[in-house]
Amino acid sequence: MDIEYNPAEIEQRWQKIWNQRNSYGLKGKGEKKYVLVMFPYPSGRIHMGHVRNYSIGDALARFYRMKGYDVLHPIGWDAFGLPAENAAIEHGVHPAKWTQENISYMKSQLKRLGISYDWNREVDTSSPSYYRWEQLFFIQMYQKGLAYRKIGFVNFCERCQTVLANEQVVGGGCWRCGTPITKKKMWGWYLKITQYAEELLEDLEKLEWPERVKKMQRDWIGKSYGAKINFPILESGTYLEIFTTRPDTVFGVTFMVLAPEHELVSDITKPERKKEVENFCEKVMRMTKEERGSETLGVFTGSYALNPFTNQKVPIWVSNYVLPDYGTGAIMAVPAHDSRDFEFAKKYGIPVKPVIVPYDGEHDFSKSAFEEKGKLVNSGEFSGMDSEEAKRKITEFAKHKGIGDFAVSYRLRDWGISRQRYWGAPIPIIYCDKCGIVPEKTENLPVVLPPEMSDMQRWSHINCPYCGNPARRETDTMDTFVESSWYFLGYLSGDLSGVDFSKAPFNNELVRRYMPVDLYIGGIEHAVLHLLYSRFFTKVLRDLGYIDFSEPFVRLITQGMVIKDGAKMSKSKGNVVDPDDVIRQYGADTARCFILFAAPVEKDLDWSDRGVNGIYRFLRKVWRSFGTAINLIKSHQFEISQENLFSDVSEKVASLRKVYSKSIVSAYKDIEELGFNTAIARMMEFINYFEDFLQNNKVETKADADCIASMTVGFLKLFSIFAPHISEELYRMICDSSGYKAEAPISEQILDDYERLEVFLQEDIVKIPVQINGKLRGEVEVKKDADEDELKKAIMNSERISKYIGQKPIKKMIYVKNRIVNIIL
RNA sequence: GGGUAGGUGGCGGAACAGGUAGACGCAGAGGACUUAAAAUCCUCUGGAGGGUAAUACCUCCGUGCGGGUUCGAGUCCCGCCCUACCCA
Repeated sequence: MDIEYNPAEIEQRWQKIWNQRNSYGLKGKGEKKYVLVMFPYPSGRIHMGHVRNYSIGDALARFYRMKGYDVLHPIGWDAFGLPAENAAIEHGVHPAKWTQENISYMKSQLKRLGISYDWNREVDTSSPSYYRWEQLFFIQMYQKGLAYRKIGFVNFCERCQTVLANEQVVGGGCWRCGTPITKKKMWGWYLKITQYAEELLEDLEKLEWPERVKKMQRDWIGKSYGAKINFPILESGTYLEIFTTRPDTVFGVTFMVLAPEHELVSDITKPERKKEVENFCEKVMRMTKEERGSETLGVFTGSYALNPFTNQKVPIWVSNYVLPDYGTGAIMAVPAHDSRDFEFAKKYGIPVKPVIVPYDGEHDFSKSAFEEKGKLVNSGEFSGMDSEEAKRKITEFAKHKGIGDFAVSYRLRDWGISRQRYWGAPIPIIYCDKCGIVPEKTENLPVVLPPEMSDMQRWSHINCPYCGNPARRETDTMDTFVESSWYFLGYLSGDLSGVDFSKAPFNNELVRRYMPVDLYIGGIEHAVLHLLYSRFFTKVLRDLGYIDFSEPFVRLITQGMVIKDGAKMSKSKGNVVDPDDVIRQYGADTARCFILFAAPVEKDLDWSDRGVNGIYRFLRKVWRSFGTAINLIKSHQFEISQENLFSDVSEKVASLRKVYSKSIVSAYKDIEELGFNTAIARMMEFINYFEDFLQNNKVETKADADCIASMTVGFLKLFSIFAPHISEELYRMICDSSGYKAEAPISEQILDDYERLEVFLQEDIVKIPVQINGKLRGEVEVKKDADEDELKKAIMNSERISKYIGQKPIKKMIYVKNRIVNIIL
């Protein structure tokens, strides 16, 4: 056999065979494994980040499938989103057309990669049959008070002309385009994620997720313990409610600060200060998040509050450094014990009143705030107490007097889902003069988008489904993160043969069988956004009675980025490598193996064209050596079976078998721990030795031929996890050259029981490195499990080692059996 | 400023649980095959020094820096520096 390795031809052929045989469909029986990769946005082309994501997912899916699991490995399209609309504006293509064209091209790219997806389960979130159910969920959430409408200050991206949720503001800019965010007062729809804050926080404990992702979510939820205290506002009859984590400092309050967005600002501002305050608030609200954080500014409202603990009158200010979203949007300012309050007080000449002093030593309150815990002073009856004790006592006191209580505050805000966009799922709400704000009748779902973007206004005018009078539809669409919050359930609609949304969002039986997702693989960039929303949605669907579990993703694997020349691949940097080019030049197997070999899963991967070539060389070496092997064994009428590995073979083949066992067993173990890079390295080791063996040996007995054949097949099975096409082809060639008839493609078979090979790794003679005073001086060979005396004898017999010992007495000998010895003189 | 991950040859990266640092690959050098090239194969490749006709071989240093624990530290502890990411 000396056919050239031709990836283009064999890859296409095997992809067709898998497809025809439905090799990757659901079995519906046996132990299940749900292996999920984050579905792509159909931007136009697959990039290397996708290839990495899907190669990792596929390696795992194939591994578990070949271990006998019933593996669900689906793919779909996160098909709504802004770029489609931009394309429509720029090129005059309808977003739907643009999206569908992209999907069909990207699908062809994915197919060329030979990922083992069940293509019968493909999901497109922009199809009305999908978002129909999302609209139903929305209505049910609305009815339970989990979806509501409010007016408020929202993050607005001028460039995208739409509102963003807090999570979508990254470093003060829009998560998509980076444009600095401004604040805008608008009506919008919100999902009450805050109602689940505590559960979202607590359930993190149960998840096998990277610690840093859990940490990010914990921080995002931002639970803090403290107190709420009411400060009466003088001459107004009302009071200001504040949240503080430091009630122990309450005697040190010298002023109050409101966020410009605070609802009381206009009420309490004195007429003579009105103009100044209004100008200030307007200016701050127009600031981007970054500008807002850069310099602390403020204005005095003219009003005063009364510190209920000291009965002192303190001025109420408005400043940009108080955030409207945190706590109550108002603070008690204690410049002596908070650095930002301190900075503000210095700037505006407000007194600093120390009420806590260090346990030992002094603090210079003219230079900085003292933010640590300490001992209370100037705090009435609480003086002398420790900070921690005072926190409790002061809050209890406030509670007793009815002016405050213990309080927990979360940083998490409700999820604003209204987007002033066309290409999204319509929010199924109707504004009727007579009936008020009403949800669309569920039998009328889906509320389908107007055919053209310009039809929005006409489309929105309808007759109310309840009273028949003229009414108006909500024209906002839902945040696209809503679609991705339940797509993993959408894959489970229909039946075993494929998805079908005509009757239900998902098939309860399938959900019971396959959920939750066992392995979820994706980029770290979704650490808060998508992963938090999906967890929230899962809990909501549980409470709506759809499902009976609380967490969608048991184990999360975050892969690193693909970088080149030290930077993330991007058009602007001009360092993009197109997967199509790599596949065309080397084939999908090479692309996939390189990506898995070049770096451990969780680390960034440095793209190297030469490295790709190295992997290609390796694949050809596999091809070539297997061809040689076939030539050497085919005259022996060999048979393939793992049993053959254990029969009596010649010495040469036995030593080959030893190398095989060593490399394949460790490769197998590495795969279980996601060590794909080292697994491939182990397989390379075997091939290097194998080629050498083939060049220098003849195969003379059937037993040898059987053993070699069975090794090659055992190798190919494991290798097919990384390089499925070449493995299938070589397997077929091996089968064809014997009387053996393959019952199925290798991808549908069960892996060998590699651990049985460990019997070949038992050594009779072991090499023991010998250290003298901690320095390596050589090694000796002894029987396995040799005792100290035998070892000592061996060392003394070795001239090169014993010369270091000479006549000196051995003080101590540390001997770790079968591993190492250290002799102390 | 806080948190998290990390720092190992020219490069990507190995090293189970404290036990021969540098697996595997890339790049590089030399050689074989060839009219030639490609492809392929073989040998060498952490640094410094010594040694030999040449191989062989020998010594010392070496996992960001400084300490420590230990018979033994890339791995554990303390302090510091740097990089990346997240949060301010």
